[in-house]
Amino acid sequence: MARRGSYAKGVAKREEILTTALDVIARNGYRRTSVRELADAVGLSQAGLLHYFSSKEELFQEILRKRDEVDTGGFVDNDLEHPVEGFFAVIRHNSEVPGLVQLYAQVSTEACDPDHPAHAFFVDRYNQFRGVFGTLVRDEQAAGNIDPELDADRIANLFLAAADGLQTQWMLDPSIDMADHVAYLWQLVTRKA
Amino acid sequence: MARRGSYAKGVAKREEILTTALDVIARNGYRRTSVRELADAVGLSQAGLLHYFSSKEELFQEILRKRDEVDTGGFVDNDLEHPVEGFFAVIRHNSEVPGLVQLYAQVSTEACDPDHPAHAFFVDRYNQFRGVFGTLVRDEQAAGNIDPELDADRIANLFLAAADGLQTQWMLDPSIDMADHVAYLWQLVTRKA
DNA sequence: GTCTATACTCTGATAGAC
DNA sequence: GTCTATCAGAGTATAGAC
Repeated sequence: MARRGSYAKGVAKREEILTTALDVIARNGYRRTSVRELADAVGLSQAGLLHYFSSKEELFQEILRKRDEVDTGGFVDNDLEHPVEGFFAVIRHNSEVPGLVQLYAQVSTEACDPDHPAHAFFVDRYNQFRGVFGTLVRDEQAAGNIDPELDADRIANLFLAAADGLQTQWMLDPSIDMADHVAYLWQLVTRKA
Repeated sequence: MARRGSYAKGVAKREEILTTALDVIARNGYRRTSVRELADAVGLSQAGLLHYFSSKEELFQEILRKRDEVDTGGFVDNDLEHPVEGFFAVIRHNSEVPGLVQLYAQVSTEACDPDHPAHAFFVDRYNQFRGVFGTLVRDEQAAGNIDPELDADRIANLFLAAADGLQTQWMLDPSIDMADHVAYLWQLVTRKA
């Protein structure tokens, strides 16, 4: 797909920037990470880094896209007996990387503003997750594990909401066990009525 | 409690600043609101406004404290047959003031950083809400409306998390009905096992 | 006690040289 | 593709008028 060596190098450099950024932010948190620092970490000037991205906001959007890529590759694709376990695994993993949780929370919140450059990205991301989780619930209903009377879409939205909200609570008080709470919600949903 | 007239004036001015700020932010959203603009809105210079607060962060913390004050006074204190209705009422009201939802989401997320000046404020706020909601659940258990086998504390945390997470989803897609979803979660919890 | 004016630092953005 | 230089805007700090 690469048309020239220079193009391929550009792509490789972009990847390097994103991977390094995930690393730096995982260590330092989002709040203390400016574009200049990320530039230093890959040996570029601030302007040099922004050559690859149109703005700070697009840069961070791409960092999060890369993170999703890593997470889905590592935790969700496995052949699991219960697909919801992949969801729990991501959440369990999140408590190992507080800086990235902070990054996600911060950027997704900023992107709620319709004028934010990453707004469409997050709208789309949530729609995808709603679809995937809705299907997951319907499958469990078909398998007889969840009451078929329950509303799969509302349950899917509630799970995503709970996962997001628990991140806030966990960041404020790390003794809150995110995965435990989400699993408890799953238990509430799967119990026989 | 005021020791002198001037002191009372200072308190009144602080109140005016907070009330006006809530107004401006409700209209313009958080992202577009700088300290300078809030200062203009009350006829002060930026430094003049920050005379009343030690920093931008403390200012916004106090704005949110004021908002909690207004909300609990207006929606929760009423003598309700089902106390959870007060909770629903606040959520329903929130969808009338998107700018304030944005403000809350943004500042509470920033305050997740342990170094943020408002960190302790939010830790405390969440602990209070967890306590109140936990009691609410236990009361319903005692009244026979919720299965006494369920874990009241985890349910309380899940409700707060869902409410927070639904704000994100609603901001990204206003067709999501926050109050409807929280009421559905309540329905899940109150159904007989 | 209240407030203005000013200056300082840091951020992200951008133009233009190489 | 990358740097240097520079910019505008943000928040912060302080000296001093009233």
